[in-house]
Amino acid sequence: MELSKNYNPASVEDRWYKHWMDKGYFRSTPDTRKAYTVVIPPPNVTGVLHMGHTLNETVQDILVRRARMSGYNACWVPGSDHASIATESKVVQMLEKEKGIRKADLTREEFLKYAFEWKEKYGNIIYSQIEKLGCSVDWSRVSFTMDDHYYKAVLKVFVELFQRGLIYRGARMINWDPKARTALSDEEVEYKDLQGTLYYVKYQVSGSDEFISVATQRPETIMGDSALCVHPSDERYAHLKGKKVIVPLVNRAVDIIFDQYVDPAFGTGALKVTPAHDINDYNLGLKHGLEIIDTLNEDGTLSDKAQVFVGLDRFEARRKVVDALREKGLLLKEEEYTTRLGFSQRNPDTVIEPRISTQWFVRMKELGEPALQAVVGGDIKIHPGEKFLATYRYWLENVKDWCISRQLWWGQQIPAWYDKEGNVYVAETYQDALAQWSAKQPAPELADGSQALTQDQDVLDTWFSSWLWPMEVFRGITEPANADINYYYPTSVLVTGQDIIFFWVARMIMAGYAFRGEKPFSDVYFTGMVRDKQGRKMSKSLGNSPDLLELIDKYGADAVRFGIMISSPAGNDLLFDESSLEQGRNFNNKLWNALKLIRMWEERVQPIAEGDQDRFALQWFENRINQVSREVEEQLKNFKLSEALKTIYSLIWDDFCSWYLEWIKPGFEQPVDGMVYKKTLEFFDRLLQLLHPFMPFITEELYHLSQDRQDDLCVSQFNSQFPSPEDPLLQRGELLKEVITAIRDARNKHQLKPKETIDLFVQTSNPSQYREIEKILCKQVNASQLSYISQPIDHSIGLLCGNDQIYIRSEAPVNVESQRQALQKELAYLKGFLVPVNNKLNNERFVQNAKPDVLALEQKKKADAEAKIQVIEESLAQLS
RNA sequence: GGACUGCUAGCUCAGUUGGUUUAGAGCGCUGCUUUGACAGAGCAGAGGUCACUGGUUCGAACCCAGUGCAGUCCA
Repeated sequence: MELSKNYNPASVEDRWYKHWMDKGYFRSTPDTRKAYTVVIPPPNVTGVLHMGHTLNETVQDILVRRARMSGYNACWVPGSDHASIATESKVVQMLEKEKGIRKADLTREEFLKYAFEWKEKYGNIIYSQIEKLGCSVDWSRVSFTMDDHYYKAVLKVFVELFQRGLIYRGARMINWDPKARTALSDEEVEYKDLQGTLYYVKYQVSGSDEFISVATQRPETIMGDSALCVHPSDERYAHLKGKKVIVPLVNRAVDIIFDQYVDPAFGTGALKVTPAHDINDYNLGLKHGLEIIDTLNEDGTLSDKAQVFVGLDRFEARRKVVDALREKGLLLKEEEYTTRLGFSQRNPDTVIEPRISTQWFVRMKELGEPALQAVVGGDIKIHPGEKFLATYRYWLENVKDWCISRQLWWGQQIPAWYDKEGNVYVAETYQDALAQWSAKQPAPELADGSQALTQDQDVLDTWFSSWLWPMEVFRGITEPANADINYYYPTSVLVTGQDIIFFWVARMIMAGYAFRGEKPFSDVYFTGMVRDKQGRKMSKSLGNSPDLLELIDKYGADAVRFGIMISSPAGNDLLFDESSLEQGRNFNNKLWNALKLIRMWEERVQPIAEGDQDRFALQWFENRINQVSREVEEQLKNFKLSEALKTIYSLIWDDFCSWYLEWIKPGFEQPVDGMVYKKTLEFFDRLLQLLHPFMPFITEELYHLSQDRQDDLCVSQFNSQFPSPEDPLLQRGELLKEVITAIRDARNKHQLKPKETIDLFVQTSNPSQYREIEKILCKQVNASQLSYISQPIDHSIGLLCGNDQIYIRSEAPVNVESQRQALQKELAYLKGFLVPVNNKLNNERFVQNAKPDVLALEQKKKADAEAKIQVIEESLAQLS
């Protein structure tokens, strides 16, 4: 069998994914093994996988595959959420553009039918990408937050929280998205700094010629003013107690009130109070019993209450108001001003309008307590380290009530019904609500409820469904005693971006304790954000987000996984650069060619005579692979995935390919020791197994190309214990590498051609450690012989390696001057090195205070350096 | 405005409780190498006052304080 020159992933990846699926390796059902459970953070159905998802899913797949190969029953549940606002707006757009249908002309049922059709059409794009990436998810468990059982679970939880007094309905100042025409939670608002204008407007004091000037950013809200407020100790305004001012344009007289809230230094020290359109004014209004005049409609146009410019958009109205004020001479001046405005996360060009509105809220304080305890007390561990603990803690300690109603159709309709008097009945079904209503009637048996109740028109926030995810994907809410939930819950680890720590992670923890009395997962691993090479956040508008499928086409899924993981230190943002994918592709190729080399020896395997056998390379690599396997295990245990990959990469590329294979490589058309061949294939298997969770496709392919097999790497089990490595062997390996490099360097510097052979002379106090490695050493530096000496050798190139002196003799003439320079450089280094060492040893306080082993170490450093200096000085003397 | 995090080679980052050879890796860079696995490669090399200023200590990239810069979150 002949392997092609380079590795070609395209022909390999789909084939293996299909094979794994056919074998059902990713399918999990409860059994006697320990479960390792991961639920995917559901990407929303409208999307495609971006680089952030790619990082996320790769991390999860690494953990899950490693667990599957380590004796666990690994279960990774895929799915998506319905993304209420985003999806609804896409469906609305599609209906208008493609079918010319307006949402307003549809019934709720008709709209939902279109929405589900849309979801069927586009919702699977995400899944095919997850598959392309090689993710080992259990496809039989795909979940969606609008599945029937899931829908029921959300209603059940709503009713339960209502009964526990943790859900209430009330009028509050909320964040209003005038484009989507819905309320948003505090977390869905993103603030941006903007350049605005501060307008100074004159308000006339009622019944006098005096004017008070007021600074405002939002002149279009003037018509909603219900007071003017100044600081009680502000002397400029003290004489106005009990007076009124006239609101411009609408000529309404309102009170002047006094409150400490006003900052006398800002603007003019006088504040116009508009309780319907500013959260602080709203609170001020509550305190002083002010009228609430809502001058805006749902879509951001001015309402009848504004009296002027009715029907104009709020920004258009602002211009008109300013013009009108100017005309009337009420505009004193305009000032540039930096302000901060809220924007809708889902409609990023839409400025959020603070608005008084009746919405449903979840009381968070009580739910937050156990969630805070779980993380602070260490029951749930956050990785990396403490980096996000403070943020988590701060949010929970200052948590505000959660606005969960959305004025949309795509989502779980709120299970609350109203009778004609406006009484509310919260129940999982209409029948239950009706029963509640009937029970309240004076003559229940006579009451006809068929027309009595109408359901709340709003749906619930998407996060109000996704906070149940780790439970309800196993039907833990709807069938709380079923076998799956008992086996898989709590899940093992949650992998997600740090940006949804509040949206999702904190709320999932709350839900876990609230509805199952148990944490939803034991570990949370936060990945950083993926940015482009210049450090900019990846976004559609910048066009700096690459297409995942194109990247996979170009480099292969393994290379994409490698590239994104290798540049992804835990919790840090990563700067995505295609060159790291190239590195991944090159790594694939390296592995491919390593196997090609090994397989070429198959025909040449012969028994080797006892005396000619060389076992050092085998023993060394065996120990090395054990050592590194332990390191990797430790790194993975601490969620240091990027480091683990680097460690494996270096083991394969440097130790295996650059050193080990070169050491055992037979000469041209020379035979190969059967034992060496057999062990090398075994080593190769172990390397593939270590790497498999990171790069599943190529490793599976090579596993099958290296030998005929019935089993698959995907499910092969790690040895539970790696033998502890033997240090002396490893040290001799390091010595061998060092000597080879030093001699090659010397050859290079003295321009000895690779083909020119040399003779080696080693002056060492410990020849025995060289005996084991001398054969390989000679081969690697093209030396025809090696001998041990006790005196410097004339007409040779000398070099220092560790504490040993090595001389190279060749046919080529020796350049004495360059040798002298090299030696002098070395000498200068050593003398410099010795300075701080001597300083320490001459310092009495160091000698007294330092730990004995530290002291001994410094003494050894001194002795070694002095010995080297002596050797160099001898050599220098020899040269002259 | 409040809080948090970071600042180590050209770039991206490691660097475990302060002492392990006057700081490590990958990429990039420089020189040499082209029929025996791989140029998607090999061999070798150069490159750093650990942001700055003080302090603690026998000893600081690491601990403390301050300054500067960058980023994130919150109001």
